[in-house]
Amino acid sequence: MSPVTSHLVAKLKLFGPLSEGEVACLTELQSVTIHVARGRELLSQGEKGHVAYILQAGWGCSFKLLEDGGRQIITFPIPGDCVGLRSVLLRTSDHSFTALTDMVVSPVGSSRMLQVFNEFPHLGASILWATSRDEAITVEHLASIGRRTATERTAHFFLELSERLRLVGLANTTEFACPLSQNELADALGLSAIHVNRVLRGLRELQLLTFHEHIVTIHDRAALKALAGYEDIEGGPVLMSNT
Amino acid sequence: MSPVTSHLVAKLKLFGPLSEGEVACLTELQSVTIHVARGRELLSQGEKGHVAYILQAGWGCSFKLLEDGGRQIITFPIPGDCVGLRSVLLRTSDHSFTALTDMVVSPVGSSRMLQVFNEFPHLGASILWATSRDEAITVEHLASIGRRTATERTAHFFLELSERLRLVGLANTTEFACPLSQNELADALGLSAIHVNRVLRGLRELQLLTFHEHIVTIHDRAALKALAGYEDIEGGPVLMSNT
DNA sequence: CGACGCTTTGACACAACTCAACAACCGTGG
DNA sequence: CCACGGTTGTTGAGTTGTGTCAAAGCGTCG
Repeated sequence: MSPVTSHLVAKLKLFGPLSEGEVACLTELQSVTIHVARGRELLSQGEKGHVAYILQAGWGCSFKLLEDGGRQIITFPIPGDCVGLRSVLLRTSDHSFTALTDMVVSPVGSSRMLQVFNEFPHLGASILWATSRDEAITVEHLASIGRRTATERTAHFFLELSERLRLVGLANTTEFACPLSQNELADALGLSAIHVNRVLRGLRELQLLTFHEHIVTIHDRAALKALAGYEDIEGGPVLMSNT
Repeated sequence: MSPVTSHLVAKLKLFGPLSEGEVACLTELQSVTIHVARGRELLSQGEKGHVAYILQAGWGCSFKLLEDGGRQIITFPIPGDCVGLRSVLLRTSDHSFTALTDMVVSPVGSSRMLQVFNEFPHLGASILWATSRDEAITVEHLASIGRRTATERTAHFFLELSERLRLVGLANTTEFACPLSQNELADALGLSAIHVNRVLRGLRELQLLTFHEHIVTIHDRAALKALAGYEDIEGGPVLMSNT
């Protein structure tokens, strides 16, 4: 799947250098891959599943279903992300996870995970760091939905997505592929699909961003950041001073 | 501070039994306490702080500041909760944390934390479990703000708060003390303070819940749960089958 | 005492939702 | 082959939930 280094290895290296043994361990973890068809549900809210996944390729979404039938998408994991760590610890999963496109994932059982943490403590810290970054993204998302207007929120979302994809080499400065439907965007942004459409039109008319045929093009990044109130993610590509 | 067992010990016991050594370790961690005056800021967004805190007594809130001056409160930590674990891992804190009432906290340095994790691996797992629970609460909060109406959201918030407080013995089935202002509620719920006031009036007129003089009284829990679409927190007081 | 913060209420404005209709694009099956 | 239903995107018109502005009552505290 991944040519020389996997997305996960690339990401964890942002936290600090990895030893050969650690890289080998990560490679081994990802040696088993499962192909998942678009639409399949890997984690179901309320289920007692005990497997986490490393996403290798493709797009998915983790979300919560509400009683009234609505849903809130929490995040769109991208290649290199770990999914379901939380459902391993809590006995029943508090959220669902489905494939939005065909996906390739590597399952990691809970016992294997503990074993890795014991054998490579530094790797455990790296993964904990990655988890903290994900959590920070969720928190930012919360702030977005709670306190930003629909347009700001949407702009912010695409800027953040662009950054995340860039870290794993899936976006350049102006463009990236984004297989999401406006419906899915709506469930992520806490809006109606129709309003998402209007917001996208607005951003297009402002010559800031285009979302067309599942390609996102950022025409004026600086202006978009200003509109969204976007601040670069801290603790990201910051290099460790020692080690 | 805490008479026989601390709030933290009580909470972690929900995950699984603790050995005497583990309890002793937790007690020792909380042997140093700092008194914090209402209004003091312990963590500042953007700062490079490397200390986490165990909240012993009092109320605080962790929140994000937005560029336009608005703020979004992420959660109100209550006694027994750990705060700032994430800012220890990411090099700069992505959120702030201030005291809403006078507080008592125990600081835990990052090195001390790692040391504990090494010496008592099971304790590390317990704390990781508690962290996962907190994250699940944040995710639920996200779903609330994104997909529930102001009234549902408010009802849900108080139900959840009531559960959390009950776990550490700070609430009974019908009542609990809650020193939050309507302004703080608004920043947590993603509403304006004025609308919070209207929503509270509505809940009072429906004879479901009263928020008066910083005492929350739940008059009809079942009806309130139905209105909020509240589902009990999974993975909470569930007992481990083994060990 | 006055100043300030918190709560409460009313009138009004506006952002976002709903409903409805249509166009474009599938994959499917007659 | 074309007809067909289903999904996604697009747009308009009208509604509604929530925010904004303004003002007043009430504690508390200096």
